Amino acid sequence: MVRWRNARVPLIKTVGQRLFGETILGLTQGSVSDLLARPKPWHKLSLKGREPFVRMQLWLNDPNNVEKLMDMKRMEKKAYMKRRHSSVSDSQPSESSSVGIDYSQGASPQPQHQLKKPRVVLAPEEKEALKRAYQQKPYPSPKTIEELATQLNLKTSTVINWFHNYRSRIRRELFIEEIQAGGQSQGGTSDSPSTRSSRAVHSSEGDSCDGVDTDGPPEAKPGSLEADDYSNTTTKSQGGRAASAFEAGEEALRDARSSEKTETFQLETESLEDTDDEGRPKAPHRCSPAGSQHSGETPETTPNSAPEEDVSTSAASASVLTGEGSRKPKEDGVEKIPIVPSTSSTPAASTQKANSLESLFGFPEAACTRNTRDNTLRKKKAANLNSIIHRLEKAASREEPVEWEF
DNA sequence: TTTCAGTCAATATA
DNA sequence: TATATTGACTGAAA
Repeated sequence: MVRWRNARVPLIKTVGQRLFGETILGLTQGSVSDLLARPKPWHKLSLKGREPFVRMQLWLNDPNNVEKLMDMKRMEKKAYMKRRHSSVSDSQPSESSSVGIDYSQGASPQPQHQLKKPRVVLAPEEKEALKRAYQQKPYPSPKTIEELATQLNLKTSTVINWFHNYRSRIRRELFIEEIQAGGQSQGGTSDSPSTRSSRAVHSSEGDSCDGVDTDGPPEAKPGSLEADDYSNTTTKSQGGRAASAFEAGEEALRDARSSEKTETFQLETESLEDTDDEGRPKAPHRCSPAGSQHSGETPETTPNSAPEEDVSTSAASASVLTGEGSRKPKEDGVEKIPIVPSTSSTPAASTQKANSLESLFGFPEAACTRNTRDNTLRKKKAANLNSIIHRLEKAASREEPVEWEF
């Protein structure tokens, strides 16, 4: 694992992803972890993606906050110790043996919402099969999906989700790889970005996505637009290391602290239309949809172009299964081996946390007059955010261009 | 309608 | 326990 992890972010490391995420960023631990492990260049982040960083910056603007958070951490720890102690000491020998959970003092009734369905866990064989299918067809047609689902005994929605997730995760992995490689080797293989991308996506993903970390697979080519793009718009890090917005945030903190209190990021609705500073593409960069992914940007680009209706469709799904040695039973095409540990589940409606911008920026609740005002409001918000971001970048780049890699 | 980015939250792993 | 992984979901854009 070569990626930089929160080890690079001392503050988070000390405080912990959970606490930091929940209290400062409004994100869950998993999200923070993900963010840390797979940083994206600033200019590639959508407005929403930038939000956590902006929050962090705002939060960091008050030096006391760090202290407060540390205190919070300490208190949490204390509380935890206390709980442990008490549960250990007065635990009635008998049933208290149910160690795992501290019901002990959790007076909270724990509503036991057993409505939740178990999470689907795909078996390795299933993943393998899906990967094979992906390699043949990153954008399978509904029919293919259907077939895959049937063959693997999964819900089609599971298959669809898997493809979505896989695509986007692969994309991120590759992006990181490219950055890393980009920084290292200028020369390099003659692989053209585009070529590579298609290949990479197909071959490397196996490793990259499932936790099998590829350690910077060599492949990434500097020439790729991605990389280019990256180095251009971001302050190039000489090492080619992929720094994260988090890191930048911390830099910014230092910066903010030392250099100016003045650079407060208050939100005025100053328009900043859609241009970032130096003409950076500020609008959320979206990878163009399937066919049009410009710029060898994301690797899977290539596959995209694959004609949806491809003939191989069934062939694809069929062959997918062939590779697996372990899974015998399905042979007949009828037999669906229930090995599938997966259990479909309906999503427990995830409580979408109230959106930050609102709370963060405290927009006039009047905004309620939705519809008509919605757009303007949204624009305002965007403008505000942009403005903040803009300043953030400025402030940050001022002193440590090298580190500031948004 | 489909894809994507971003996220949640359950679960796995260190 | 803290962190990493990953299936599922939401909302926006095309």
